[in-house]
Amino acid sequence: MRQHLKIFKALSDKNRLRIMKMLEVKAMCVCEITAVLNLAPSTVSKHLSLLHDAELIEDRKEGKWVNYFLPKKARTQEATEMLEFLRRSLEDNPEVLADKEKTIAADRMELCGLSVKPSD
Amino acid sequence: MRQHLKIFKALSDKNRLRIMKMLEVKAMCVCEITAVLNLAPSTVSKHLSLLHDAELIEDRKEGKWVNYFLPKKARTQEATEMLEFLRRSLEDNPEVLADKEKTIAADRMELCGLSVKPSD
DNA sequence: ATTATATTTCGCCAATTAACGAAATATTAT
DNA sequence: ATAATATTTCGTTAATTGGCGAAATATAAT
Repeated sequence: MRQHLKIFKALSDKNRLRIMKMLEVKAMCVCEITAVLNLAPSTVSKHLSLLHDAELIEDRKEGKWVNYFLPKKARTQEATEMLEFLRRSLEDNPEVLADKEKTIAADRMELCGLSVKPSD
Repeated sequence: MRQHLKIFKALSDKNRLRIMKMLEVKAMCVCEITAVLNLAPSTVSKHLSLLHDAELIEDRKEGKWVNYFLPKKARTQEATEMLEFLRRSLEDNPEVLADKEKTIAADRMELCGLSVKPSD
């Protein structure tokens, strides 16, 4: 029961639902997600940890960044089924589609690594 | 998106999840659900209206009582899939099983109609 | 008609939660 | 080593939510 509640709670927030759909496009670091959602990094980090607790996403540290991504195979049956449900959901939702466009364009080097001046 | 969020929010509360599983046993009135969950009638009524808004349950007024039940065929695709997911979920959960036992025993005539004195 | 019963609505309170910024942590670049 | 960058943790605040009881509504029973 606790695991089910975690899953439903994790998905009952609009921004977390948007994150789940964005991750269908590609693995993303916190700063890329932050750019698409227009939220503070700490807020996004919290959202990600809730999704992770529900076993709906995984993460792998890659140098300076932490990549978040959808599990190839979820660890629990509930999570597996929910991930399939989500994959089929909101396919034509305008907001989700707009997020996905931004996701494709989002590049951590431009967004985060500001070592290159904007005028370049 | 709004509909998906309604569904997830509706299911992200323990007592509402318990109601969904109880309704697998039979259609129930508010007073029967109240007896199983041990909550105030007004609280149960609120839970039911949230589940109803999410199109996860239906109701039919039958005289003095309002019967709540799982839709034979949900009106939206999301609701249909979620109802199937729920049906497969928590089948062996002890708390859910205990609720179902109480549900079988719950009888609105005994629970609500107190026209018969307890000593009878 | 009046009373009793079932449910819903409303207003309130306590607990939870989403958001932020600041500080802490970890890693890369100089 | 030092500075810069990415992320997380912590503390605070505003908004949401679950709970209750009282009052309102609707129906059945007398």
